Amino acid sequence: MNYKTKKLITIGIVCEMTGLSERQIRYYEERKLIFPERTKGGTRKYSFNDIESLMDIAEKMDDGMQTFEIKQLHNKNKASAREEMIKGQINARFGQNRAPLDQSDKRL
Amino acid sequence: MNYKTKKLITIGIVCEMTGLSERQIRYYEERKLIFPERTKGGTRKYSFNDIESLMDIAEKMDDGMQTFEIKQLHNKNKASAREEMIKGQINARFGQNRAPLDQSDKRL
DNA sequence: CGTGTAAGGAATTCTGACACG
DNA sequence: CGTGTAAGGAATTCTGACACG
Repeated sequence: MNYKTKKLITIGIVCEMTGLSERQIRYYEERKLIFPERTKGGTRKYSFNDIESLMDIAEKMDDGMQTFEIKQLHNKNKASAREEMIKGQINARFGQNRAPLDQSDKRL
Repeated sequence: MNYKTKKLITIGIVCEMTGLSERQIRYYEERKLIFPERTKGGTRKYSFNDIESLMDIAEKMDDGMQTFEIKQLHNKNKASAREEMIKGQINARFGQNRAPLDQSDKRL
C-alpha cells in the first residue's frame, strides 16, 4: 500500500540494483518466485519489495539452493506467519493476559 | 537516501501517476522545476519525490501560476528552511535553554 | 536446472521543430 | 507561455528458441 509495494520499476533498473541479468529475473518469475505487473504494452514493472525479494533469492541461489526450494521456503514462511497471526488472535480472546470482557457480555 | 529519493521510474509511469503528459513533464524539467536522472542510454528516471513535486506543480499550474513563479516560490521555501535551520543552530548555542558549555571551554 | 545468447519485433522514450494562442 | 503533435531515430523490453551442462 505504500511506496515499497508499488510496481513501477522497469527490468533494466532492477538489473542494476540487484546485479542480476534480465534472463535470471524473468526465469525467477517463470518459477513463480516474483510477480511483476505489466504495462498495457507488456513491459514488466517491479516494486521495491520485488527488488528486495530478488536480492534474497540471489543470495539463496548463491548458497546452492534451487528455485523450487526457495519457493517452498517462502510458502512455509507465509504459513508460519498465518499461524502466528491466528495464535495471536486466540490469545487476545482467551489468553492469560487478555483484557477484561465488556460489561455487555455479563448479561447472565 | 530512502526509497522516495531514488530515481528509478520512467516517464510513462510518471504520466500515469500524475495525469500529466510527457510534454508537460519534460517542459517542467526545462524550466528547472524537476531534475530527473538519466540512464546510460538517455532515458529519464524519476523518484517518488519527483512525482509528488509534479502533483504539486500541476495543482499550482491549475491555479494559474506560471512556471517561474513556482520556481521562485520553491526557492523561497528553501531559503526559509535554511533560515530556520540556522536559527535553530544559534538557539542551540546561545539561547535561553542551551545546554551548559563543556568544561574544556572554561580554561581561562 | 539455471543461464547465456542471437533474432526479430514491438513498446517506450528521445530530440528538435512547427503550431496555436 | 504552456502544450499538442507528427517525424525519425535510438534505447529498452519482449518472446521463443537453441545451447551447454
